[in-house]
Amino acid sequence: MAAQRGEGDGVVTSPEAPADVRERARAIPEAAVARLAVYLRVLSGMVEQGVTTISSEELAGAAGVNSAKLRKDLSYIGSYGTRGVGYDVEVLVSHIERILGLTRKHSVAVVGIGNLGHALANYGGFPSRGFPVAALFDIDPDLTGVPVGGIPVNHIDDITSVCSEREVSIGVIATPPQAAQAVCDRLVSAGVQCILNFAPVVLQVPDYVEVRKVDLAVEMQILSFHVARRADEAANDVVNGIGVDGVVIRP
Amino acid sequence: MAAQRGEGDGVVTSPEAPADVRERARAIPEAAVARLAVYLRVLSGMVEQGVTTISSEELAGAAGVNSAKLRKDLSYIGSYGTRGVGYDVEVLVSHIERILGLTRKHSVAVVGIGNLGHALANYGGFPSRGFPVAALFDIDPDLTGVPVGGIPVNHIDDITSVCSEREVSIGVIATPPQAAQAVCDRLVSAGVQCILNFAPVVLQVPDYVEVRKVDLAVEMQILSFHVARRADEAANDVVNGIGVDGVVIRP
DNA sequence: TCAACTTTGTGCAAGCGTTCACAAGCGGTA
DNA sequence: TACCGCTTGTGAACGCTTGCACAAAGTTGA
Repeated sequence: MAAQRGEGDGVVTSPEAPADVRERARAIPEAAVARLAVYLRVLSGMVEQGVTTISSEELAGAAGVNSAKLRKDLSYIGSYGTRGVGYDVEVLVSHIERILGLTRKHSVAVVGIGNLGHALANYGGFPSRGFPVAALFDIDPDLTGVPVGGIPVNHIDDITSVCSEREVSIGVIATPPQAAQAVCDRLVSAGVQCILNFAPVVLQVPDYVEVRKVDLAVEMQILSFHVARRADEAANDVVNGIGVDGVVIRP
Repeated sequence: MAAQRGEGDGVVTSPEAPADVRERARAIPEAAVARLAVYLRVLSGMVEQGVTTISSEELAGAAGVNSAKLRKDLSYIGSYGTRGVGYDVEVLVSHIERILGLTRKHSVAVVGIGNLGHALANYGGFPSRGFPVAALFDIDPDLTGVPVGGIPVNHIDDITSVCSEREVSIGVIATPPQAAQAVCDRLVSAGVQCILNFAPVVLQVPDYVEVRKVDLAVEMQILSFHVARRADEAANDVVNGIGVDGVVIRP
């Protein structure tokens, strides 16, 4: 059992690899993958605006990163830029989409149709980006059959059959924390290997399952930490003779 | 203007620091802060179960991390364990809460009362953890005055006055992407220094503002990448004579 | 055709974060 | 009190990311 992200990602260099996309994909750092997704969004916006070519400097600015990092990230997926000119926006889009596996559709199942589940089921960003919501589940029998966002809710007991039948590749857990581990286990036994977890619980899963978590409480507490740090710094600075605005009050 | 997380976090060692919490807080790595929040939740669960003492090994297991990392994380906030015994759960809880700044309340404003905004406004996890939702905003005049989750919605034009009046320290952006930057600017001018952004946009903010983003599309695409990588590996392994289950089919 | 200019792609070094491994310290026991 | 076993706290090594700086490569203009 591996728990969430972390160890176990040891990149194993396989013997005599056909130097192509396969090997490339293994070597891309997780952090770079996350940024590639951001670049992709920015680039999609560019396409709509009719921009055909973009420099690393411009793209980096729009994506909020440093241009050297951007170029390194793009170099992981190959060299598709033109020196002295920049990158062809459409070419870049299609290469990033290929690397991120967005050329095929990934069916999504949402489990737990509460406030968040409703929001997710109705969220337009999923289907439009190649992530059709293929199934909804809840434990409440009253919800069974009721359509949410155009899809009827199934009972949670049918997870295994429905998920394998509809070839769900990504499971989204939006249940209360108590139910999350059980739901996760069922998803895994239904063959789902990627899970996005909104429940504030550390899920235990087999090594081959990829879990990403979105934890609002943790995000809020990180922000809280920064508020506190800032307040402390201010207090500290005042003690050291520097005013709250950074103005030195006792030179 | 700094964009989101990244550089600019250069830890400046201030002169003759009173070796206490203030200096400690600066030195804690961001990643460790995120984990501390997780430990805190696990520990809270322990308290409810009546557990009084816990070893690093146990806590690490429950939090899904390696025990050495856990001990190092805890060492950032001080030495509150007893060698040969472990940590006193309640002591640890109160120290983590102090470091994360959870001893004071942090008022939250949610902007954009769509599906997600509703879910956030009704989310019980916020108030119970010291993050009272103090204000809601939307651009739709029909929503103004309508209570959601017990709090009446204000019009977006009143952000500045309402936020400073109610001492909002954290702003949550749950608007469509087009509106996000404008809303962000208003929050910043209202004095909000911490922002949690759900809109799929890279926000541009002044250096002193802390932005965290929750980006569903990016999360999905990271999972998609792993699905694709896995499929490629499987294909690759079959080529190399290893079956899908890891069974060598051509020895 | 050639020179000047622009922008990519990448080797290298510095900085962080993670992991290892073990000394230091504490409670229990004789 | 002295010893033993267990667990913390942390110095040091390792490895991954980031950022710098520059050669390579392409375009433009004369």
